[in-house]
Amino acid sequence: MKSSASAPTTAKARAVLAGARKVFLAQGYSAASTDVIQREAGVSKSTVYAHYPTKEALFVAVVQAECEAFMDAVRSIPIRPGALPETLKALAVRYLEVVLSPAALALFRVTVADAPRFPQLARALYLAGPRVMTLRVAEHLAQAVEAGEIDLAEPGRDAAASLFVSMVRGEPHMEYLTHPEARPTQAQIEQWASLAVNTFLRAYGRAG
Amino acid sequence: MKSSASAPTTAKARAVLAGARKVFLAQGYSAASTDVIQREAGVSKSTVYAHYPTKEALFVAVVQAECEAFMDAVRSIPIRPGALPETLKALAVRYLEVVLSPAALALFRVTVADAPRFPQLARALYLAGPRVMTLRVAEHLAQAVEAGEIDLAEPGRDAAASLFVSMVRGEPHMEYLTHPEARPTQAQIEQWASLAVNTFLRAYGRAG
DNA sequence: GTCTATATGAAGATAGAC
DNA sequence: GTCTATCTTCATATAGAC
Repeated sequence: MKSSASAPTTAKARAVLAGARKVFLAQGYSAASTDVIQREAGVSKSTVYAHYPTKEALFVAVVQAECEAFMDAVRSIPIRPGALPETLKALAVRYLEVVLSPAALALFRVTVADAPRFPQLARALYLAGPRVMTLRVAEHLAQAVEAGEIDLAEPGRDAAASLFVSMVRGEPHMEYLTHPEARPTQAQIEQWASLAVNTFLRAYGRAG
Repeated sequence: MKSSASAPTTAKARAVLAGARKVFLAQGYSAASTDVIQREAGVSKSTVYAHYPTKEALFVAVVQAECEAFMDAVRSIPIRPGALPETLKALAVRYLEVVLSPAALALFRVTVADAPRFPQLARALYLAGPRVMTLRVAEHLAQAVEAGEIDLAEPGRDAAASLFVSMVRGEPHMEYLTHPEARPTQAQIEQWASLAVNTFLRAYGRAG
C-alpha cells in the first residue's frame, strides 16, 4: 500500500535511511553531504549508493517516508464524539503537538526550502498535513451541523474547516519556525487551542 | 537608520548585492555558489570578497536587506479609518498581496530553511512580517473597541489581532509555499480576505 | 552487498598584478 | 577596487576486490 518507495529490509538499508533522515532533516538537501550520512549510518560510501542511485533519490525517499509518518500522526488524532467545544479543543491540542514537534518542523523546513527543486515533495507535505487535517475537521463539522450544534450555511463546511485549521496553526507555527531553539510549553499549546476554538464557536456556534 | 549593514555605494557593490539577492533567494544559502553570484553580478570573484568577507556575510546582508524591504511593505499598507469591515478587508487583501508575492515567499523559504544555522535572520523575518502586521492590527482594533464597533474583552486586543492575522495568512500561505509554480489570483485573495474578516466580525463584532 | 581506494569536478577563498 | 590565475578542500559518484 506504499505510494512509491519500498521500505528497506536489511539492517544496513535501514541504517542508511535512518542516517539520511537525521542528516537531511537537520541540514537540508544541499548542506547535507553523503559523507556525513554514510558516517552517521555506520556504513561505507558504496553501501549508500547500492540502495539509492543518487543523493536526490535518497532525499526523496527520506521526505516521502517522513510525509507518510506525518500523515499517520495526523490521521491517528482521535475525534471523540461529544460536546463540540471539548472535541474541537482536544483536536486542536493534538494537532499542535504534532505540527510543532521537532520532526514536523524540520520536515516543513527542508521540504519548503527546496520546493522549487522538488515540487512533488512539497505537494506531498501539503497533502499529508494541512489537507488531511482539514478534511477530518470538515467531516466532523458536518456531523455537528446535523446535530444542530453549529451553523455553517454561510462559509460552507470546507471553508470553515480550513479557517479553523489556519487559526489553530497560524501564529504558533510561524513563531516556532522562526525561533528554532525555543520549544512550546503545554500551557501555551492549550491556551492557543482554546483561543482558536472559542473564536470559531463565537462565530459559528449556536449555543455560544 | 540602518540596523547593521551599510548600503552599497559603488555600482559594482550594488551589482554584487543584487546578484547575491537573485541567486540566494532562488536557491537558498547552501545551494547557491559564489561562482554563480559572481557571474550574475558581472564581476570577478575577488570583487565579491572585497565587499563581503565570506559567503555567510553576503547571505546575512541579503536577508537583512530583504527583511527591511518586507517590513517597509507591511508598514506601508494603509489603514484608512472608516467602517471596520471595509477597513479590515482592505488590510487583509494588501497583507496577502505582500505575503504571497514571489519575493516574500522566497525570503520565507530561504530564511526558515536555514533558521538553525542563522537564527537571528529567522527572528528578523518574524519581526519584520507577522509581528509588525499584528501590532498594526492591534492598534487599529483598539480604536474600534473605543468606537464600540467591536468587543474584545475576552481574548484581549493583542490575542485577537494575532488570531486575525493567522486567519488571513494561514491557508493561502501554506498553499503557495507548497505549490511553488502556482500563483494566486486576485479573486482568490479577495475571497480569502472576506472569509477571514467575516469570521472575525461574527465572533467579535457588535453589529454583525 | 559491502568494503577500501580513488576519479573527477566544483566549491570557498586567496595571491599578486594593475 | 578589480582583475586573472590558482590553492585547497570537499563534494558526488565509481572501480574493483571480497
